[in-house]
Amino acid sequence: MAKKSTILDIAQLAGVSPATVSRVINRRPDVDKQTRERVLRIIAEKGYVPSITAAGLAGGRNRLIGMLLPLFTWPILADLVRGISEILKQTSYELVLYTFDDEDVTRDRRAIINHLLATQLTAGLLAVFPGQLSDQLTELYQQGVPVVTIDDQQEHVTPWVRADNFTGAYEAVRHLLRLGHRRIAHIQGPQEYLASHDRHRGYLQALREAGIAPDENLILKGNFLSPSGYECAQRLFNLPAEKRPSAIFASADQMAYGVLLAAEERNLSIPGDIALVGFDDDAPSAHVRPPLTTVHQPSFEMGQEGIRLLLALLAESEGSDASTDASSIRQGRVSPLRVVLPTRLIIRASCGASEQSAAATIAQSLSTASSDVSSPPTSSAL
Amino acid sequence: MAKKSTILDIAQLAGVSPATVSRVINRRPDVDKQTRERVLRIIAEKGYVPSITAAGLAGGRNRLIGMLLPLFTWPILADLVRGISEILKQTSYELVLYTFDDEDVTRDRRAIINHLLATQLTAGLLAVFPGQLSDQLTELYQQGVPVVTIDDQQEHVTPWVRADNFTGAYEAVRHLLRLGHRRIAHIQGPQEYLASHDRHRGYLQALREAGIAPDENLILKGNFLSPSGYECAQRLFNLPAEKRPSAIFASADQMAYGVLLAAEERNLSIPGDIALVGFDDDAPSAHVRPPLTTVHQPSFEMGQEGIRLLLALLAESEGSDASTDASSIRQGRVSPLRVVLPTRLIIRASCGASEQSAAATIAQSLSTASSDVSSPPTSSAL
DNA sequence: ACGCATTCCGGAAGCGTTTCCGGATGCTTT
DNA sequence: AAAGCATCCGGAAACGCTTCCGGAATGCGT
Repeated sequence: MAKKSTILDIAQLAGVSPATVSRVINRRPDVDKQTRERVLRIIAEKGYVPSITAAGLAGGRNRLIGMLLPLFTWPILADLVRGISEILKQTSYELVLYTFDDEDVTRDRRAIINHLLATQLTAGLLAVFPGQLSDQLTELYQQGVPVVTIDDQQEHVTPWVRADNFTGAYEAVRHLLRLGHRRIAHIQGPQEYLASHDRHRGYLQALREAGIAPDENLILKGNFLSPSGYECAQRLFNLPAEKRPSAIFASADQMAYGVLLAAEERNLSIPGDIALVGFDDDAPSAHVRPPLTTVHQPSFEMGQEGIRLLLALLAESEGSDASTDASSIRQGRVSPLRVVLPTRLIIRASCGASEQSAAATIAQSLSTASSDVSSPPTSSAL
Repeated sequence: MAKKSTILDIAQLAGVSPATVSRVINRRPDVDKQTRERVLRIIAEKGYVPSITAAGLAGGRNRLIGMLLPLFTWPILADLVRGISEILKQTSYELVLYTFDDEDVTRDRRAIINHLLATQLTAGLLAVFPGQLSDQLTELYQQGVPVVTIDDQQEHVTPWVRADNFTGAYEAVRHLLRLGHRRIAHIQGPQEYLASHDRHRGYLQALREAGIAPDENLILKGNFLSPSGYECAQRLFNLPAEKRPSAIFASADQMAYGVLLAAEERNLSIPGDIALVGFDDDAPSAHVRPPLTTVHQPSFEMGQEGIRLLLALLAESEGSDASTDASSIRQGRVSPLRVVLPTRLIIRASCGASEQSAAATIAQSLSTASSDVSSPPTSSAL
């Protein structure tokens, strides 16, 4: 294996100093066009790639981005990461993975962030579903660390990207109302997530507009996971017949699966006896029986917009150098600090929509199963 | 924000040289017990964390591990990453994420690996489902880069961890045979994955032992994704009645979902008309209708074993220094180069097992839905 | 022909660690 | 008591890059 070549080797081959090679690599303007090309040619020839570590040490900054993920089986993470990678591929940044689970959070909330901070390894942080960690993140951001949060936060301090949870829930419940339902239950997500609140607000708003007073007995707390949906459904099914809901809006598809299971055990038909709508549009939702009506989150686009935002922040904090990797992504556009991406109601069979429309969505879900969502992310800056 | 403290600050506070502090950090034996403790105390007080970049530069090695992932919505990735993180958390290593998609592979297979190699960023590589990249990886390994492959490879050259795909498939098909099925179809996975071959071999072996000659019409090629399962099912259902299978063994749960959809459209009952068994035990499989009988892959444990293996390789390549982070994980055990983890048949309703057993698994699937698989990974070294 | 601004480039000092080499100290051995 | 050995520690040179500073060369106006 040939020894790895350094910037010095390249400099000697090109007949210049290592300083000049460095300038070429970093796209500094003060290099003659000819020498620049000569250096670039030699770099390409030798397959030279500068050492990230050395560059980071010398420059005091580096090309690593931390991604903070909950250690959680969250089906939409896959798409998110796809979106992030696709953008990052075009830059010279690499992704460093940091994970945390509930245990970490309860044991020592600070430790995770401190660790991030202390290693000084990453130039910025992309935090996905930080939940209870939000406070620490805003603190970090205020200290000058570029941080972007995806889809979840209590304090609105770091720049963030999220789905329009309020409108999604609102539309979902409106759909149920249009189908004639009046007693609509809601299985909420956990309190520490803003998404839970927004979805609940959407639910309440739709009811209010229809002149329906919310019924406390029909509002239950889940934790986004399937067993909690099962338990909540049990509670609802145990209500006396006249108090029982005719429709359930579950704040997450996972919880809707639990409802499906509970209904199955009771021989309740969905949507015959009870209509059901979920939220998230997890991949399996098209395949459960009956196919689940749900609200689609644009995870792929959320990942893309999140990393774009972070790259913009990084470019900013590097000064007004207009020719870096990061800024070229946004091409001079002034970057928004908040991006809300639209959600979309996916009507399948579980809500009891008419036969033909259900059949149509089955066919559609199939044809789109392996291709990307094609609608462009219409982002709105606040 | 207090300025970040360096090894020099610590050294001065402790009244020693930076060299000694470095020795303490790296657990070198040649430090007096008292000074060691004094230094450690001060490090803890100041919350000092050494710079990974500087250490990497100076030491010529570093504490970063690359994880190579297909950019693919693969449900078991989540558990894998959980397993990996859990082990890594106990060390001073960080994870760098590298992703690739089919497009990358076909465009320039070498580019991905070259990039990895060239940045010299990571000390080792954990490759998950590398598929067509296997060749490049074995080459890397032969060049001395520590590489561990998880669950997939054509050449058996790098150390690897995988599930016992052969036995899993064998048991699944045996189960169908026990239920009286004689015409059992198989929807294969893509050819470039060894797992596909192993599962197919298990299928053939079970048939052979039952004295059944494989029928070419019943063996179809899918690509692990749901639409391909749908298409293969269509083909099977279009066969003349006497040639049609009475059971289908799909090489992946995703493809089984496609079969479910096709059956629904034809008003075929599963398991009434056709029994169905999948492979992987993806999370949704317990929730589809009917719940899918499938073969469980111990993804969490595969992640754990994979990273253990890699850490062992790293410890080895660092020389026989017995006191590093990495080797402390394995505690002197000689590390195997190949780990095969057992799979497990999960019997649910889709295979047409008796009513009570199906009910039992529903209840069970619920209770285990949020807790870890509790069986210890009984690994066998080859 | 001169001064001056501009453009391009090299020298060299770091960045925060690790590690080699050798020195000092204390203890054992002959 | 001298020699030998182990143990513990400090000095200083790397590692590969960035960046500040200043110098040479060029172009321009006068």
